[in-house]
Amino acid sequence: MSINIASWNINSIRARETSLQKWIVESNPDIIGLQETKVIDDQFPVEFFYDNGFDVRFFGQKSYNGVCLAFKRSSLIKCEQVVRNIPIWEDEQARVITCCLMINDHHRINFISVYVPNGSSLEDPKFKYKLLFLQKLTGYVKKLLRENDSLCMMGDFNIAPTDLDVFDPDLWREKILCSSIERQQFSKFEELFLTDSFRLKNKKPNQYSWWDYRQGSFRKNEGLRIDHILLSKPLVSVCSDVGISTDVRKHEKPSDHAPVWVNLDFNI
DNA sequence: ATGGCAGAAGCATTCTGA
Repeated sequence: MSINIASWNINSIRARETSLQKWIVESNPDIIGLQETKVIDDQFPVEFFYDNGFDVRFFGQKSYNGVCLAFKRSSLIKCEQVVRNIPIWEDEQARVITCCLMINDHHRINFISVYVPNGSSLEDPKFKYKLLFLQKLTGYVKKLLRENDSLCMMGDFNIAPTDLDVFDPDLWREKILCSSIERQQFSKFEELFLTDSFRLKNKKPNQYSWWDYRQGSFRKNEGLRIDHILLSKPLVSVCSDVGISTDVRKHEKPSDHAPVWVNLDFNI
């Protein structure tokens, strides 16, 4: 069986329902991680997901942040556990949700949807929070991997891993999203054998997942690749294809991010 | 030094994002 997994910073789920529906119909994902839902849990559009054939688990807050994981309502996918936030660490911001999904009664996989803080600039106090967040996240996934070596962490990491992921590396040199210190933190995931799935299959330049709303950035393809799907070893071995749904950025009233996706092909 | 989009909150304008 083949499953399609997609991650998208939607920049407000309530403002994006038309674009979300169009994308779901066109790309038919099985498992979806969204970030920046920007809605409190009481107002989360559960019915929208139900009407489109999905079950959903969410973790939001007022105005900012917010994440969710949606999965096709099917006998093939069962949600066994949900964890909101990074356990023990009392973060006030809603940026992480984990679902342990059992697929086809055979594959138990931890899925994480994460919205890493932007950090603003290297001098800003928010940058310290970004680094702390990344350290806590690393510790958390390390613990999860000890319990279950099947893990898929997807989301807006707000880090462009290499200069190949930046439209103008000199302009962005040691700037927020591209600094060495952030890239070092990103490599900590790779040390845990979590792989940037996109680069398994696509080594080309000019592959981006975010473009600024201003200055006609999308038209000029002046973007950054900051949204990622990280796969642990057992999932890397079944990853058959990857991509970025750039067309979604062309929608009317688009998010400034495009969805990123992977296909996993299991024998059973 | 830079904030020209866009969304939320809430009703004019500020905060935040990347």
